[in-house]
Amino acid sequence: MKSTIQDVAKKAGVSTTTVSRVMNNNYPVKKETRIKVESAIKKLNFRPNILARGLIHKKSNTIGVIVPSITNLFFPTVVKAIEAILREQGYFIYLCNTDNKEDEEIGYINSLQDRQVDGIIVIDPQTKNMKSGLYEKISKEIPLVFINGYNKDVNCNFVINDEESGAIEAMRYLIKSGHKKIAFIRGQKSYSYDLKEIVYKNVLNDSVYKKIINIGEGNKDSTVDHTMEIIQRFLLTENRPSAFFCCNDLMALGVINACKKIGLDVPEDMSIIGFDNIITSRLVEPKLTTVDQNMYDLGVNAAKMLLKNIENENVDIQRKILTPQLIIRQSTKKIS
Amino acid sequence: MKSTIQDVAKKAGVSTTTVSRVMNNNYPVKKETRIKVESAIKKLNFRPNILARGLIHKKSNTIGVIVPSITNLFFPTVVKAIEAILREQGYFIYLCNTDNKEDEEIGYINSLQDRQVDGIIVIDPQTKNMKSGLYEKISKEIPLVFINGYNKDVNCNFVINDEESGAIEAMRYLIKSGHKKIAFIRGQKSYSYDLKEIVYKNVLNDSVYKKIINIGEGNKDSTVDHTMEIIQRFLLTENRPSAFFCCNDLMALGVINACKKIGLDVPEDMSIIGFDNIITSRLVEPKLTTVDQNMYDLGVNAAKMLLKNIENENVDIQRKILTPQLIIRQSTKKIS
DNA sequence: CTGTTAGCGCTTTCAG
DNA sequence: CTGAAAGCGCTAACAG
Repeated sequence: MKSTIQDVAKKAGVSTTTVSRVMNNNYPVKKETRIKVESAIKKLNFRPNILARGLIHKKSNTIGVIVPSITNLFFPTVVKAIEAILREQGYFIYLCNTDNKEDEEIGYINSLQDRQVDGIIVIDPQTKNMKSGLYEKISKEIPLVFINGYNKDVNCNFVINDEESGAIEAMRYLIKSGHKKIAFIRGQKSYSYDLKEIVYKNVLNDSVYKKIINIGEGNKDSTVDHTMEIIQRFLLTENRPSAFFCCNDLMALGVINACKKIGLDVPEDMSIIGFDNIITSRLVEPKLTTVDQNMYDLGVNAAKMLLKNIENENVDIQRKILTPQLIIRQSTKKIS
Repeated sequence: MKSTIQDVAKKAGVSTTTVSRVMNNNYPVKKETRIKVESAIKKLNFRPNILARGLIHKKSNTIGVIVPSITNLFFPTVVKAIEAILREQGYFIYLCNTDNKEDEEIGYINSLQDRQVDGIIVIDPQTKNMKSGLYEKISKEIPLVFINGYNKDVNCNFVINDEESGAIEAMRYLIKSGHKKIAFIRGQKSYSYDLKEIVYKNVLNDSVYKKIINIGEGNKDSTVDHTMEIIQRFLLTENRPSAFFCCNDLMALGVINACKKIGLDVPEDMSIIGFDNIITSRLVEPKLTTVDQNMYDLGVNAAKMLLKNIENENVDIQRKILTPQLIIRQSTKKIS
């Protein structure tokens, strides 16, 4: 049976108050008393109940982290960074996987509050929940930080990549490399995809060739294969592009595979740019040219921002913008 | 300010007990009273404090999940499975990332107990901690399930892949395919590597060619590149093998890349078998022949086993063994 | 059907 | 330096 502070007090012949003081070392205790108590603690193998402590302090030292999909190659790195920073400060994290479901996200937000978490980090929040104003309300009740996701005119704490600038850089690079026919690949409903699509259209402003392909679910293991199938069919059409700009690396991998399937060489016959710089992007051949999202930094900044919000009641809304960088590898090529 | 059950009771003009009963719906309450209470709850936007409830029930509805490295491609799938099963039953999970450090693992085990978790799942526990007898002691205090890892003569709950049989199948396949010179690649200190090494030696029993290469840290993002460097040098030696059996897919990917670097075609000039069947193994070209670990099933089984242990005080020690399967793809070839 | 009382395990005034 | 008492927010006998 687990021993409590009472057992220790009894055994040491002191009050529970004194035991508490020895543990927390926050009030003077006579040396001999301390020794008595410490020995009792050791004998009983006593460890304080953190939940009880939390009840009093109204602090759980727990943070909720909500991710759309933990099996996506993108998120584990972010989660790892968050965990590393928060653990240093004594926090544990609840991992919440929504499977990209809007309702699950809300469900988790509620449950996390019931569980008295000290703060919440939401990675890639669902646009619908963002627009509904739900999060603006909640962020007044509890420290809340978002990583990426829809943030236009939303009065919440954000750590975001300037995906727009990353997308512009990628598109300009393709154009500078001589590509006239660039196709765009996106998934369904996500602010990030919408944003890149706008960039695609703007940069291509006066171009005749425009081709937007929505491959549906864009953030799953299966996205690679699914993209491959769609693009394979697409590549057999008459007016084939010379380059693809993809909303993420999974899609880009799918395109690479599609090219291989029908005998197109990358980058000789086809240039491909991804987005995210997930691990796999440098494990495949050819190594993927892509836009780095600073996944680890994203997590570090979000964790620190949250910490600031927890420690300091009245911190202003913060917005940290990281600049993603184009990483030129081997899946793109200048053409004449 | 957050409202408590007392606020609700006052507003509704009843006792806190009644409010509790309405919430939990576990005792008869008069209809009108219920309505009064429910309206007060709504007005105050009241949500019960789960921590307080946990204090009474001595149940936190929280499970600790300890992983060596969340950024390893292997683990997110296991974690996802665990989360899915446990969430159905109302549990949340604390994600604990040890970075392969033995001390961190122990630190987490202690902290998790302080936080009154109802159970713990340890994925790939550190062999040292397993052998020290620490875990056998702890598993008497709290429901504990291990996924893989050292388990010889350890009296704890396990869900494991029969890695031995998987390794045997892989080795036999290579031999059956005509390979006489097979090299073995492993990382440092891990029961799983040791086990496969034994299989390697046994199956090769009377063979002249034996080559064991330890590439150090075997479970990190960097393992691929690191393996590549080592193997690249190795491949320039005189007596080159015709096939590699690798302890995991990351190493196998490294070997594939090494071959490419020095102009060896896979599988024409070199056959390669991995282990784990991580996502990336089917995203690369050539697709990797590997041994599937049933990562999701591993998680599902562990979660269910833990649940059984939590619900039922005196369940016997359980050991569930899954059989991994060789998946033949394109990185291996028969030779004459 | 409902309220009173005690208490989960710990911390924190407040006296002494 | 130490202890008694109150209480964090909630639930569970026990009466009524």
